[in-house]
Amino acid sequence: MAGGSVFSGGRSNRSNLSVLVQNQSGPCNSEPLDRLFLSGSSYPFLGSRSMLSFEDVNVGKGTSNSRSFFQSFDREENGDDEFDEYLHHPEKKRRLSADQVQSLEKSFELENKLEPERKTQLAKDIGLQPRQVAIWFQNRRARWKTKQLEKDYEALQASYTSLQANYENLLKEKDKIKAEVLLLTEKLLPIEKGGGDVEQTDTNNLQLPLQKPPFDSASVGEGSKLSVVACKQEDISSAKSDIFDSESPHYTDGVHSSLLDPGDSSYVFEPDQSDLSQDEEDNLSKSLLPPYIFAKLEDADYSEPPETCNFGFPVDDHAFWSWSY
DNA sequence: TTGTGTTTTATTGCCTCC
DNA sequence: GGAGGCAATAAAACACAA
Repeated sequence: MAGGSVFSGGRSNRSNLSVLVQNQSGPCNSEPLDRLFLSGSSYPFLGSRSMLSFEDVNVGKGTSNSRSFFQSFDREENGDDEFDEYLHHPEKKRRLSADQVQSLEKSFELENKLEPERKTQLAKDIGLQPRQVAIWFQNRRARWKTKQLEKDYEALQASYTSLQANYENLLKEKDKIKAEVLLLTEKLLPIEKGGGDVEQTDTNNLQLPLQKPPFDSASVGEGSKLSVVACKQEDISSAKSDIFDSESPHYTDGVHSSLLDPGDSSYVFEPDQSDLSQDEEDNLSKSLLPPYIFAKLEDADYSEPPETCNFGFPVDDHAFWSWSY
């Protein structure tokens, strides 16, 4: 212990002190103990006085003033009789007085570590052994650290709660925007499907082509592919609105399937493009994607994100795929 | 008064620094 | 290798409900 060195100049004596004092069962006749207790210094080592019990001294609760005992003891001559007498008392810890603790606290606020000079001076001022002061600072630092950890934990928890609330708000906002996009898309659908015949056709029937493909869907297979093929054949790409401009990053790479669910291949339109050049792929995408998206928008259930979008998070991670809107 | 949980004082062993 | 710090722990002192 750090304080041990104050009295006898060495860490190894730290344990010796306690052994010597605690094992006292007779006169103080050991050479090391004599040296420690009867030194000629102005602030002699007082042994573990603070740990010893004196029935007649400050046995009150919490307010016990060990200092008064120390001081009175110091004023006396440390005669052998009294010395021997107190050594025979059973060992007991003694709490520091309120004044002592206050002084220690003040000192701790200034600097939570003790230089040897400061320790000695403080000990002298409040009537404690330097070792006790060192121990008090040691324990005080441990308490401070514990409280600091608690504070840090609370701060982190608050931060997490705040972030979580913010995240949930963003999810709600995203859902709202998504619904608006869907609504707008549905409104645009008749215009898209109407193409050049719009002016000749009853506008009330603009959605019919998509709702009722001009061929038997059963002969084609999956509805999504069917829609793609149908749209391609109709070549309605010229009727695309600006919303579905092929320059939009949303449509440049396999598109909405990856936007909706990058991990769900069932959403990906995968014609056998292995034989296509990059240009052909691009052209195909440009001509097919918007209608495909229309079809998928009809097919997909956007009330819930694809399950594979969770990425292991407990909360549906809508953000990843929805931000593409 | 007593049992129990908490706080405070002190010890011990290990570690780092010089 | 000594000095000093820290974590873990012991144990006394204290607080408090039953």
